[in-house]
Amino acid sequence: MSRGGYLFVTSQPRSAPKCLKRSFYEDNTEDVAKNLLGKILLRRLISNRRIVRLSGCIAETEAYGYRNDPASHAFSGVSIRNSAMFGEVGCLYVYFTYGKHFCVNVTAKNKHTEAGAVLIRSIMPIEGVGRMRKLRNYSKNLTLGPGRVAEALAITKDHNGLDITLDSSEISVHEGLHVRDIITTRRVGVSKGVDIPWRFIAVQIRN
DNA sequence: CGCTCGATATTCT
DNA sequence: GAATATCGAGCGA
Repeated sequence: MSRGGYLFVTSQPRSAPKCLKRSFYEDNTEDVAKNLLGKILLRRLISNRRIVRLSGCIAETEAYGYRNDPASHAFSGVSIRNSAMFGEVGCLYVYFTYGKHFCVNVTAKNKHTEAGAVLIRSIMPIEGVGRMRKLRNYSKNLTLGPGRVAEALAITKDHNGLDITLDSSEISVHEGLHVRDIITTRRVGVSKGVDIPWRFIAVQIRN
């Protein structure tokens, strides 16, 4: 395993994976949720005047819509909390929940929709695993679950609204690995819209 | 491994 | 005042 740089399993060096541009997110929210599987979520953490790269492969997502989705924070219209869901696509929507946790979403919707976001439910850690473990206070489960993803990558409310389509951003998403198949299920922890099958899990991620 | 349960504070009604 | 897009501890198998 190498230190720093772009860590992939292949022996051949490869150029930096491309940062996903705005147009990637301008599509049906559930399609973007599927397309995000296998992509690399990169967090550039500033520590001791250095940039520490924390990254992982997106393994599980959920889509949240608008009027079509009673489980969505956007369902009842704009509020202070959910305003990012109504804003530009390709930005973060980070909210605080259950008195303890942050959840990381990426805004995504087609041109004709007013609100939508994709919740990142889990990633497979790639770079900066040691730092992530520290940020997680050495808990057992590193990045499985939305609250854990946020904590492992040190993402908080401060990042709400952040544009993630810039390579220079503290947080960005990049081309990544191949996903052989996708499991589709109902979403976790919702009490309304329970039958909407908008949870997506990557199967057999590979190069 | 699985299940149940309490913590916790922001947001919305 | 109620609900919540959750987590981890504790327990049993």
